[in-house]
Amino acid sequence: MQADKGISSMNQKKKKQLEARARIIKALAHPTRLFIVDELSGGEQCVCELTKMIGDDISTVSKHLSVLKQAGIVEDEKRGLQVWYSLRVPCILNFFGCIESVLEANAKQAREAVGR
Amino acid sequence: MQADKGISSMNQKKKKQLEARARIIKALAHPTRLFIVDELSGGEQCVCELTKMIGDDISTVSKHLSVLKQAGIVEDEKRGLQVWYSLRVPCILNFFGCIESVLEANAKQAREAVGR
DNA sequence: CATATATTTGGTTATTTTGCCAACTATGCA
DNA sequence: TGCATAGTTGGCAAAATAACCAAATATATG
Repeated sequence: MQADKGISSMNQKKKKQLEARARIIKALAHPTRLFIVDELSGGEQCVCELTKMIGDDISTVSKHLSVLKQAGIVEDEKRGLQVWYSLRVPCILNFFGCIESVLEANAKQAREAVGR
Repeated sequence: MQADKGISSMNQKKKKQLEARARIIKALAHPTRLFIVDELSGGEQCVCELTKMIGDDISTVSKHLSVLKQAGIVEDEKRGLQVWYSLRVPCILNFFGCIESVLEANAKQAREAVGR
């Protein structure tokens, strides 16, 4: 028994829960995908438009969108030739407030480390 | 000009900001590290105790802690033989509320997809 | 039907991340 | 001083990611 690695003494349920959370957070953990989420906070966008803004190959953008969709962060709808993406769970945005305060704390500490 | 890849038309400042955010989110994007953050929300812990709970090699746990520290999410303090870690920016916890609602939305959709 | 546009998918290579072991550092204590 | 305990660091192999190109799909239109 206990062939698994990590967090091994924990009950299986809590372990699954942590893995599920990590999958979603991982989906957000890329600059391009953060850009997309930020952009979609202003309303839906089609892949072509996002691709123009991002500047990567469209296949790369499409794969980023697929990661976000897979995680349940965005949803898509095909209309004619285009596919439109939108945020599925907008609270994702609050999220950034805290990230920002980590960054501020880091910056503050960096200033203090230099002497001011 | 514009040798960079991705989000290429964006101004440099916004780009840096997205990268900084992604770095922090990436630090959270692992089940073990989520476990640690969750654990530290109840107060500081030493590496030895976290290691017992997690069940990985202590060097593995130490590296996870180092990732979190590097990102500015936790801080450490050596006391005698032990090193105690604590959350540096507790708002990180709010964070999880939204992750949870993504998971719930996913689960709901999965149920509906099955026909109920 | 043939063609053009929008997007996804498959395949490949390069890079990053994980996790373990071994070696090293730091601290406390006999 | 010598030994034990707690943690970090270096090194390595395996696994996961990322980005590009080419090929495949799907839809609209002449």
